[in-house]
Amino acid sequence: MPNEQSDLDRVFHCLADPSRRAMVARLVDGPATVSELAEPLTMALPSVLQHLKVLEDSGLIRSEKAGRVRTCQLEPARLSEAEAWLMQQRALWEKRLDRLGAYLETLQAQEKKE
Amino acid sequence: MPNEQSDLDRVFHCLADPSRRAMVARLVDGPATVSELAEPLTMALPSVLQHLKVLEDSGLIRSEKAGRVRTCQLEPARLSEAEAWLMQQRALWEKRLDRLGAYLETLQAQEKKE
DNA sequence: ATAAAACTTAGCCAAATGCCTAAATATTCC
DNA sequence: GGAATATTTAGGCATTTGGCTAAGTTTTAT
Repeated sequence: MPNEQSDLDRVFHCLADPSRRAMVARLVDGPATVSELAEPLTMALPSVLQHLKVLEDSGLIRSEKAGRVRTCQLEPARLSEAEAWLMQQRALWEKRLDRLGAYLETLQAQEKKE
Repeated sequence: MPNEQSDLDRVFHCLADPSRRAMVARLVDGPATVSELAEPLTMALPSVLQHLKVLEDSGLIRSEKAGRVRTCQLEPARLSEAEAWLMQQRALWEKRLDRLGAYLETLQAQEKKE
């Protein structure tokens, strides 16, 4: 039983690191090379490569090498999956609040009758 | 220099674990005790407590003890922060695609002229 | 006054993370 | 061909994570 891990686990794990979030945010503006992604980060290149691997494994980004340059780009579908999970929780939460509100109103209405 | 970590880091870290996501999902339906949160999870209580601590530290949930029972509830604001980050990235991404689309149309228009 | 219930704390441990330096590798430029 | 560029691999290391068992503690029930 090898470390089973869902896509959602991996995506949220990616987003939990500020350097990786910065890389994602950079790629939202368009493709970038490894060096370009590394430039604003205060760490050695091999460390950036590790983050890159985590990001690729999660499916959040994809990259291709042309000559000696690797170019990375965002795979927005995975971002959407994470967003969808959050949206669903909020939707359910709001539904519950609505039910609760309706219930409280019923109580009030009954109070007046009595 | 103590492990500086942003709220967003902590929230996404919470969501990266399936047990913690399950706990959040459960609390979306309304408050629950520690045992209730633990019941569907296949792990010992102390492990659940650790997850609970991580969740509370992130601000995603809040809990209070009455007698011997601790009751937990969701703090939806933090969920929204995470959702907001994702929404913003998507908004920027779509903006970029629009710009790109407009640019490509311009190119096509010029081709016809020449 | 005991016992049961519902956490809590303490302490242990294996694996995963995140960062580094040094040494390759592969391309492109001169 | 030889140097510069752009990664990439290898290996090391401290910390964090996520799980466990065993032993408390605090309330509540009998």
